[in-house]
Amino acid sequence: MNETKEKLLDAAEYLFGENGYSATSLRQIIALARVNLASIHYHFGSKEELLEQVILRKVGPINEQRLKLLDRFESEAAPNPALVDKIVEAVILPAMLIDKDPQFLKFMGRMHSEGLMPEIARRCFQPLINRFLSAAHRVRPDITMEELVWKIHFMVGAMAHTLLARPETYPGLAPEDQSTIAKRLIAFISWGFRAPEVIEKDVEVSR
Amino acid sequence: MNETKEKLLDAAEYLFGENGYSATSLRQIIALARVNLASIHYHFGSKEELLEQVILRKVGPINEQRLKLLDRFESEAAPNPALVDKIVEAVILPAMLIDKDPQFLKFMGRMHSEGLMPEIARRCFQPLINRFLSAAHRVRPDITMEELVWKIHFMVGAMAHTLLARPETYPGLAPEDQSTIAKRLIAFISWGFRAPEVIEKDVEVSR
DNA sequence: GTCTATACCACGATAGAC
DNA sequence: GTCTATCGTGGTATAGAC
Repeated sequence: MNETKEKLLDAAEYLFGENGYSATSLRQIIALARVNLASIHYHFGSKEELLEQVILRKVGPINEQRLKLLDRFESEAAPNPALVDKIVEAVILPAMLIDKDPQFLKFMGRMHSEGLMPEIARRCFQPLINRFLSAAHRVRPDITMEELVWKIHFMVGAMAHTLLARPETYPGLAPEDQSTIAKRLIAFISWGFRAPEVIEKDVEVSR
Repeated sequence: MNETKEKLLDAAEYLFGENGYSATSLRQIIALARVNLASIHYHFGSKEELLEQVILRKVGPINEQRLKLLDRFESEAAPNPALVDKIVEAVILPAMLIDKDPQFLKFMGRMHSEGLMPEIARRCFQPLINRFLSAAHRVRPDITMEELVWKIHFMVGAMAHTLLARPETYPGLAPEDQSTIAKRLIAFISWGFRAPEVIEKDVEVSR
């Protein structure tokens, strides 16, 4: 690939992760990448398309790995609640362990939590979510689809917030490596999936 | 309070919630509030201090209600794992039900998830987190503080992501009211707190 | 005390020279 | 493919009207 283009992607990934998309200026990016301002618009067309390229470059491989891990459960015939841990793991571990660079984790976290990507997020994550949903439905057919979708939503929120967390976030705590944190997160979410469905919904008050 | 000041707070809260802090311009705010640009710097001094005032105005009362609900568990002497649901509820319900305006919920969600407020977040939420931590430790003394802090971290992430979610987020799903979603979230998190601690930590590989 | 008018430099974006 | 110049808009600051 073009060297300038790659330097821009690296610099943008770092700064987007550190400060967020909106708070990062193109001039910060070109200063870090040591290229000309106009080269961004030559190679990418706009700041938003640069963001999209940054996302696709790293999230693509991560999602491939997630899907590969989820493949194991496509052939599962019988319900098996114990497998929930494994399908949660398939989504969490690739995101938290694929890249040793903690800066990239922050970027991933921001991508999930910042309200950007109204469209690009769907293109990038919807297939994964659908596969996860069908896998979850297979091992836990007793849970309604509505509840499963919300559980996935809660999972994404917890994961995004954790990806954004850096060791220095909790000064009082002993710093832990990513895999230990990942284990804590996977356990928390797996047990969340064991929660029974909220049956009683609010009804219109008639009097 | 001053009318101009209040109009600015309202407009800023709306736009920060809709587009995020960095993506919102002061000129958007003064256009919506129909006031002069310089009035922001007269009343608040800067965009960042405006954000702080917006946060304090609404989050203050919410946190007061949360603390009041947590007060019930200050006198708890004996461990009681079943009470976890109640202390989780004390944090979730005030945030999700105090204001019927869905726009404010988005703002609250962004406040938790956007990486802003390096200092203001601590001032605003640390006391609450400490109280929650001590309440959680009281009903679940079998869990280490490290694990409890991380569980709280996961809880905040799931809650923030849920506050940001709007009914239209999942087009395939039947729209649900906030209290139903809150119940699902509380159940998910409460069960997450029941997850046993991850004992085995990664150790240095010696060879 | 409260607000208006205006100026400042950095921002994203674009056109055109090389 | 790369760079310079430039445009409209962003946050910020201040002088002065009321």
